[in-house]
Amino acid sequence: MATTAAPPTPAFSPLYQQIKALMLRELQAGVWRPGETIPSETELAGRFKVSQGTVRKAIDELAAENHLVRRQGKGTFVATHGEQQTQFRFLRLQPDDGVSEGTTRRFIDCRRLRAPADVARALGLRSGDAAIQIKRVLSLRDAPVVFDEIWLPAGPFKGLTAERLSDYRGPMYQLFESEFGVRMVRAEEKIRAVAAQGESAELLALPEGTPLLSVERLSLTYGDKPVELRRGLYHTATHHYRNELS
Amino acid sequence: MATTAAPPTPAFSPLYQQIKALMLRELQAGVWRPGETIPSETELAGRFKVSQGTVRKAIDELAAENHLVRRQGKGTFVATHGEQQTQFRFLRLQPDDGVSEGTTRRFIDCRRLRAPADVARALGLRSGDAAIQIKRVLSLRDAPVVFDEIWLPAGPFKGLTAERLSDYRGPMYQLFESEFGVRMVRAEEKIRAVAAQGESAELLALPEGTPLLSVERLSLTYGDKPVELRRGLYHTATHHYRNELS
DNA sequence: TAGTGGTCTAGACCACATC
DNA sequence: ATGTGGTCTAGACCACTAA
Repeated sequence: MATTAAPPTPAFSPLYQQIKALMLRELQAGVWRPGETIPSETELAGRFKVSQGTVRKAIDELAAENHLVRRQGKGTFVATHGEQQTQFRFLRLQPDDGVSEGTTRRFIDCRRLRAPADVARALGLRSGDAAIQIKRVLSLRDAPVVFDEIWLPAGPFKGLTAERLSDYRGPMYQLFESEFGVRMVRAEEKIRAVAAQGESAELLALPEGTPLLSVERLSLTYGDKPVELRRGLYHTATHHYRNELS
Repeated sequence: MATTAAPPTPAFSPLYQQIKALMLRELQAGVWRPGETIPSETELAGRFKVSQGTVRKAIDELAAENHLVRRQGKGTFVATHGEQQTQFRFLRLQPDDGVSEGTTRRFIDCRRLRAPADVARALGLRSGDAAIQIKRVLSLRDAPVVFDEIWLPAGPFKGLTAERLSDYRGPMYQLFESEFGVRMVRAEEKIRAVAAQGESAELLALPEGTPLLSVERLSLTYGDKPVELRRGLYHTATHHYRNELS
């Protein structure tokens, strides 16, 4: 029997999904900027020629994906990494007892380099393209706990210097948003246990061989485009990485 | 001015939240059992004397929280740990390359003991209450990769033996559902890096001092009641713990 | 063909924030 | 008082599944 391959489904797409895609374009294009409000539901309904309920469902999903934040009576806002709630949204390390206190950052290094092959692959660059490498140490109770090596594509982050990093008050991702228009939407982490050695042992003031948590984070912006590779080493004697499963 | 403390908000609760609470009760009471379908939206609407849309919103949230699974054209089902999709929903370890292959389990031990103080505290037992301790090793490519020590309250799991564990085909959490009526709804994990030693080094066939991922999982059932404390040690030379941030 | 969930609409009303 | 998001309803119609 000659069966012709059925077309891969004529792609039925609900109206609210189309609206959602249009709204994502506004976000990606920077028309709606982090922290600002977007037009009201009724206005969007008029603009897109659909009912308010349909706009509402689109916004519901965008809010569930952390793109937008609803605030009753005030409006719907573009999510940002600068808010209190989401201050360290991506940092899952926390002290074994109570809540974290004074976090201090110390930038060790910030230089422009050719991206090594593995970094280039992760960031979707061509091998040899320019990239920015940042090294820093986070201390959580006057004791160094995190050593991060951060790689960024040089293009979108042109002009990033050690000074701007250390001068900036607030989360690094907020600086990326406001100064470079790059918003981290989500991230994937690969976690391992490794032994401290060389630079990491020295900067965290630990004997070589101390077990450390290795956290490799790939951060993505709109359209799942990778824009940051972060290799963190966490000392977990008095802190732990917290995760929720559901 | 004598200001009397305002009552802490008279607890306004939307209708759909009340419906949701009622439905959660059915789930908790075991009236609706894992894998089965629940009544259709229209029937529930009639039963609760609300519109279908209101029932729908309640189900939406229960589905988002992994209590229910919708299947268009078929019905709405109580979520279970036995399905293909959610086979190892709570195991985040995966091989560095492709997808996992043959997973083999080996049960080392299963005994009834008095719960140590820390275990009792985590499980909400009184110190000295009976608990079941299980030890097992997971091998992922013929190589041992995970060593688990599992603690369960003896009450709900009365009659659990090493035989029933090794004889059962399928995920352990499915056995807990079908044989003991205990469904894990969500879990919290605390992750650290530690050094292999003694029993763990031996069972994972590693030299002492090898860095291992320590994953302490507290699993909760309905009403956030803790029902399992699991201490896992993962060898992460060829595997990693994967996490999504958003 | 009948039953289920999924989409879309239009309108009424409530809760919250601001002026 | 006004505008925003949040709830609730009733009804029409679509997409999927199974008998």
